Amino acid sequence: MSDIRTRFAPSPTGFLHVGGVRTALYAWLIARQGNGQFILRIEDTDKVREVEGSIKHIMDSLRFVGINWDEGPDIGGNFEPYKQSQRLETYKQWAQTLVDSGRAYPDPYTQEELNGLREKSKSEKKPFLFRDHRPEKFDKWDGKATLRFKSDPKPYTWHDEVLGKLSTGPEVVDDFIIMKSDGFPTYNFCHIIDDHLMKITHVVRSQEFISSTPKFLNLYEALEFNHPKFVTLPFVMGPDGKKKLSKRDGAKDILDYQKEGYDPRALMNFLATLGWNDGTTQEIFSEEELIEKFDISRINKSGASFDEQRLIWMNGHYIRSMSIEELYDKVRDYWPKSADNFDDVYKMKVLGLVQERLKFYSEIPSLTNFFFEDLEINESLIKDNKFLKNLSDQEINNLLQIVTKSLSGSDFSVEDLSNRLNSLLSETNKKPGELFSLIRIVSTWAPSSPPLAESLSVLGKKRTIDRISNYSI
RNA sequence: GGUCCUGUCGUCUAGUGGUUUAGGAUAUCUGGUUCUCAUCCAGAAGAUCGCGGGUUCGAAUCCCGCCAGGAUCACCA
Repeated sequence: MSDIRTRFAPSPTGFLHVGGVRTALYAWLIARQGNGQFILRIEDTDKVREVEGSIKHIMDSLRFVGINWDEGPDIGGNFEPYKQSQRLETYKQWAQTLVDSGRAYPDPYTQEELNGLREKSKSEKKPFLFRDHRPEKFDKWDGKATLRFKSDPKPYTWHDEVLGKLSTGPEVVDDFIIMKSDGFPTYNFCHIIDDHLMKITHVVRSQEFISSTPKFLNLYEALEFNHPKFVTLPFVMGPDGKKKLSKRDGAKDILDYQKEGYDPRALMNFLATLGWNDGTTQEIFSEEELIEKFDISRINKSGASFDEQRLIWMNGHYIRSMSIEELYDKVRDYWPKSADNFDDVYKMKVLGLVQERLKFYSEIPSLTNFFFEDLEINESLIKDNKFLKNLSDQEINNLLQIVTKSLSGSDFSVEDLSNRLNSLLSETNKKPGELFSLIRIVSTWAPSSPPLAESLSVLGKKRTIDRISNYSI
């Protein structure tokens, strides 16, 4: 075991979308690669925004993608508790040490006064800095009042593992709230305490925190903590490619992908390569390969937009590479209702026929329903077919009679059906486009289906003949 | 507005001064695989490397300026 420790620290304010999961994945990969520890910590310090049930939802999401944690609120660990709402005493103590060392003070202003000061700066077109209004003398902290960090403004230059050298001037370092009036700490304060106490070595988070890093640096100094390494991830952008992906703009819950029947390996592979690659042309990576090959220094600096098409392709790839037994096991919950009356052997045959055209499991009903139920007759499939639209009703009836007669003598093995279908071509003097289209349509009434002989073989003699004879004009 | 980050085919990306007429993948289109859909195979189209200067024999790659997009400036994380 190495001393590498990373964490994913979501706030329980709802579901996780691909952006959040990607952040968790990268932190997880860094820990797993270094044979270190991955920690799940819940940052529930905002009681107003908290959403009931989201902690479980978040954990389910991570588990689905295959991200497991070594320490967390559900399993404990050497640095528990892992829910910030249960660590209030710790934050209060550290706040007190800042007060004692003169680096924190009770905020003397009311919300209204503060707003007034901000307005004033705005109308004067000057940037607002709280420290310009810092009281000369501080009151004693009663342990309850809003507490502010007393900053020590200075320019900073620091190293980011992804972005490289970053620097800012003193103007971005200001006094900020560390303890709220409700007794809870702010993120800006408590994440630093926790990362330190939990011995986090790499802080993996997305770019929106880049501009507050100097404030954090100032706080680390006041606390006399060494800061961890910063691994700042580029944004996952929305489909428009401009703004970062957000729930507001319709980003999907990662568990929706589970519901739609995506393979977690595809999701992990897709997410890992959204902003990282190994420098070769390899696109498909197993979990083991990702852990082995992931490299912080090869994480991209620029944002990548989330293209669901690419995920769909990748998922199809994983589906196609599975054995039929494995796939059958995974799609158990996705069959149409009408499949309930059929046994495993039959369903597995059906699955074998649609495997290569399946992109995600929830497509199964629309791809396979005609194997389990008689679909409604849809004349337009014939009338709009380029081969069949010119055939008269009489001709169609004649053809179907000949077909029925031939198939009646078949054992419905794929081989025998293929032979008979071929003979029928010469017997009727029709092109495959005409004859096969007609048979395919009247025996399935589906807009598309797997190859004819295979489909009919699975469908079986009775259903096939019944359906053909059921169609008479 | 201040500060900071980013900028290669529609999209994900390779590329760190010279086998680059910018490579791969995906998406799109075409052809083939006796019907459809898909897979697979073959092929096409698609990027004035954000723009302008400079350094250099040579720049997507180095330097300067500009532009565009984004993030952030909360008792949210």
